[in-house]
Amino acid sequence: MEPRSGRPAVMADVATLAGVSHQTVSRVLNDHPYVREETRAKVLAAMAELGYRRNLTARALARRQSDTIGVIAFDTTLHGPASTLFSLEQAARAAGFEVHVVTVPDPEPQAFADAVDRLVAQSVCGVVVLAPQRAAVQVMAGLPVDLPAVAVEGGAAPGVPSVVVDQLDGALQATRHLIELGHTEIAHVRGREDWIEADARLDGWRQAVTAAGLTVREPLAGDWSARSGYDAGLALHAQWPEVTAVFVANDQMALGLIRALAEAGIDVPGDVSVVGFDDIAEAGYLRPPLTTVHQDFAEVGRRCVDVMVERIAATERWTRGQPVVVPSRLVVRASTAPVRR
Amino acid sequence: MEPRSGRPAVMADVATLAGVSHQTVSRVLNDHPYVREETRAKVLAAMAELGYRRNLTARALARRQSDTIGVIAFDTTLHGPASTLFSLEQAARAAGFEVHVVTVPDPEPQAFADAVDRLVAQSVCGVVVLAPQRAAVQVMAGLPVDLPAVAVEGGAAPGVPSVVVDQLDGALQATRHLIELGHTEIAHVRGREDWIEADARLDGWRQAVTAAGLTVREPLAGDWSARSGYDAGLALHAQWPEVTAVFVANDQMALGLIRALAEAGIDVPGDVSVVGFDDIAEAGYLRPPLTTVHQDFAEVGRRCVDVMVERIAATERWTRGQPVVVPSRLVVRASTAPVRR
DNA sequence: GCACCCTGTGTGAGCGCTCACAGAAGGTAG
DNA sequence: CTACCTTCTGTGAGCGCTCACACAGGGTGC
Repeated sequence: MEPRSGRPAVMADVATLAGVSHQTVSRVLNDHPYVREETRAKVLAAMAELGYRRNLTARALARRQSDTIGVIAFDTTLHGPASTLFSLEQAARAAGFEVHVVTVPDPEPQAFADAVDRLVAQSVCGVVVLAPQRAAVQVMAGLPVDLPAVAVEGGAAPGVPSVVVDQLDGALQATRHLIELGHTEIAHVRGREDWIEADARLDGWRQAVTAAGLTVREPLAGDWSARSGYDAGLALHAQWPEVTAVFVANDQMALGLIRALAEAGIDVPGDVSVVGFDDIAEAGYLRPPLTTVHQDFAEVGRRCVDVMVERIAATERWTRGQPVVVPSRLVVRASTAPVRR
Repeated sequence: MEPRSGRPAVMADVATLAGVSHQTVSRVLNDHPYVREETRAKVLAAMAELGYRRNLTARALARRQSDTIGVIAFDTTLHGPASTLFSLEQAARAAGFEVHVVTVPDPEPQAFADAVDRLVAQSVCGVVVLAPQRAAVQVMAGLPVDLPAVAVEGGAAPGVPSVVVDQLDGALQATRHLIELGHTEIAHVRGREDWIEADARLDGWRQAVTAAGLTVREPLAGDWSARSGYDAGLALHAQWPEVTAVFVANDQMALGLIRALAEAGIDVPGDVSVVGFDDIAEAGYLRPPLTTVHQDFAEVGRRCVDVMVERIAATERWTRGQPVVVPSRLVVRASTAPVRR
């Protein structure tokens, strides 16, 4: 089946068997229009007979381009990045690209730089940075200028397009929902210090609270983990017993906070209403089912590929400043209720 | 800084600048022992000056090997696969390998075959199959014979080494824990039908229950989702009110089940004890904190790379039948309690 | 008749690297 | 002195593909 004694067949083998030149084989492979139907059939038959597989490494070398999108991600264990990555990969494949993911264990500039180096060495034709931290912004700025890049949830580095979920609007919706329920003492548990999303959610909460003329309290610290939400719940109970509603920057923390309140004998939503953010798969099955802000990560992944493909095709540098914004949506479940008089 | 007018520097440029041959540059790059220290320094200086980056595509073509490990995964959104992948990637990098992940949206044989094709086309030097479904076993069997492969949580295909978490033992520990608490009516909510892990956990439960001489009920159906756990909780309440303990095949379902029981006025662990599996990050902060079986996915990822590196280095085919087993560990929290008399 | 296009095919030269080999310089052994 | 090993360096030929180009044959226009 394979002429060169065991070694996989290459283009030259196919060409010989089909009685054409290697270039014609290449044309068939690349759907070049100027190939006679008869010739194409012969080549295809030869390929099938030899079990030929195109060597993408050689192709990438010759073309000096690999049809691969590089992705730099921070913690792919988290719900958001994992979901985005998942849909991004499918979308990229549909668009004819491979995806090469590099995870960076710690958000240090040096580690990011190494990741970029590794991707460049692989001749990726574009880089998606899926690292929603401040530190990532610097990296974007340090990217080779001729390498198409897209930031996801990242800060807008000059010259780099971005795809973001409308965090601010999500936070506004969440907080307004609490205000509409009559709450006047609304606390916030924020996300990790160095995360851009944490700031956007904080801002949304602050804007809504300010607009309603309510007290803007110092936000409680959090690091996205359930444990930090639990700690925040404890702190909340101790410091501000008058608070009747909390907007928590993600669902994991919300769940920890609810647990802390429950231990203190405070009922959610009876005594305190809680809104989360992310709409993790379990949100609807927690006790109580969590009112939260849904983020369409699948859409983020898809849009990301759209933008990247556009960037790769474009010849001029990207100059427009508008990020692609994916809307977020408040999902009202049972962790929020009208304020108790 | 770059001599060839804008184009990135290549090995020949470095060689010229350093006044040596391209081969000497290659030797420096590959840490060949026979290079004079002085020469090495000259080459290194030239590289730094030109901002040289080695082209891995060309290297892969010449070596006919890419130092890349391919991974075929099913749903990287799930906790287990995501965690495994994360640590696998770090471990692979530490061992000098790149990782190329291909996700397969549906567990169809054809899709798996395509994934393998894509990885082979990339000249990966090994494939890790991270698809714990039955369907994956067939794929393993269909892999090119000379391509090193490692199965994770997969069925043992002949000739393919595997790394698994000790699911059976975890299930045994969980069920015995319930038995030791005095429970005699112990139900099980199983995982997805086509998943190997679901069967292993089911077996563990069945063995423990049988060994204790207790009733082996028909396991309740589940698909890993919180929703299916909720449904199972409803069914449990309706069908078997006498049940006082449930071993649920994962934490998401456990949480859904607890919610269903709570709605029916059944207290966990007061009336019914519940044990989950996975030990997701939130497990300790649910209401009640979930007793569950911890799986060390990070270790799985690491061991996976170990085995793969060994396979790649080995010349003969792998014949031993013993999988690498990563132990699991029961974490007792507050969702289990002695049976109520 | 020549010029020109469109279609279909082949030729050769790379892409940037590694491999196998050759060879030079110096040391030690017989 | 020749032989031979060790250390260090250079030469040339690929790896399997695509690119730029050449060219053959046929149709159309004038």
